Amino acid sequence: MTRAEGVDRPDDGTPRTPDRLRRRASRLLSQLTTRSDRLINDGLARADARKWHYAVLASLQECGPGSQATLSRRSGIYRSDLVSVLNELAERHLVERAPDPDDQRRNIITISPQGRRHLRRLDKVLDDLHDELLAPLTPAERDQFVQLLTRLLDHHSRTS
Amino acid sequence: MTRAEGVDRPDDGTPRTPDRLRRRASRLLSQLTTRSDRLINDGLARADARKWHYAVLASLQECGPGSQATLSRRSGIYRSDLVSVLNELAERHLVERAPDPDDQRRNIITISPQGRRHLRRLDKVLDDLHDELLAPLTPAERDQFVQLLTRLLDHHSRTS
DNA sequence: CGCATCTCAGGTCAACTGACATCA
DNA sequence: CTGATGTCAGTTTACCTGAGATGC
Repeated sequence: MTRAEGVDRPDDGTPRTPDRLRRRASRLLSQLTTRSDRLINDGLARADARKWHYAVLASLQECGPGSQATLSRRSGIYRSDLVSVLNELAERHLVERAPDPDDQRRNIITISPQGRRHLRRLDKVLDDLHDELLAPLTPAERDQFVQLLTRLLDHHSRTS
Repeated sequence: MTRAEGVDRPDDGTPRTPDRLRRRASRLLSQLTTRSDRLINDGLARADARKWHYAVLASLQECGPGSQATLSRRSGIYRSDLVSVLNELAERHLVERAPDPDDQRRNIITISPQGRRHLRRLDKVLDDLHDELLAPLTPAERDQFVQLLTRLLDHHSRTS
């Protein structure tokens, strides 16, 4: 559907560089992200998970337990959306949600041993999926790609 | 209009940044694309346009007139969504929609002189927006970034 | 009081699907 | 008949807002 195929006729003498549609970074980004998201979502679905599950579990594993508001800040998920994600995770006993004794408003979310095991599985799944996503790039190019993305994202995170 | 911040800022005692989470290319891609889309959409809105407008006009200019189905293939827009985009463009007299005498099912879409003028304006707008999007990168890095994206997208376009 | 937290009930938008009438 | 085309209606999913209830 994104194929540029069956070009009916060449352009009729316009001075602009052809292919501008295909070369716009914003367009490449959004098209690639569409494919990437689909790849990742499908892959995680096969492992009975969603990307938010991974984000929450990884954040818990790396930064330790926290309130839902803290988790929201760390993972970038809206507080309102986080509720249902945590419901799903708690249902599967991957996290535990306990009231904070020091602040009755908060819940403290903790990753469970099963959660850690599940996270390890998801990490493996994601490694494979990223291998597929970045297949045409050499290891060095993958690093550079990640580095370029990081710099761009950092820049636009600070200036917003 | 784009400042949302429903997600709270990280300045309470949160430990250091999680690496797994931040380094995943898929995650970087989707986060950067969110910002990029917002930048582009807001910028185009200020010029009374949407990105589909640009895609259609640019495709018409570069590949010549075509039926809606052809346009859909060239621009990646679903043919069902194309209808309303063309309605908007025709309303503003940027394109003309005429029945194809050789095939009564089809419409032939042609870009108008006003459309060409509008496209030239949009191209300028997009140049500026991309300058903002890619601001932290040197010209050489921008080229490489576009090249990496293109290779990845090509790979995943062919294998799907 | 103002402010944070959790929750729910939405609202918008883009991507996507299905169906239908028309015609090649 | 099969199959392409233009159109419309509808689903799904992220992302985002707002407000209410509780507690600091």
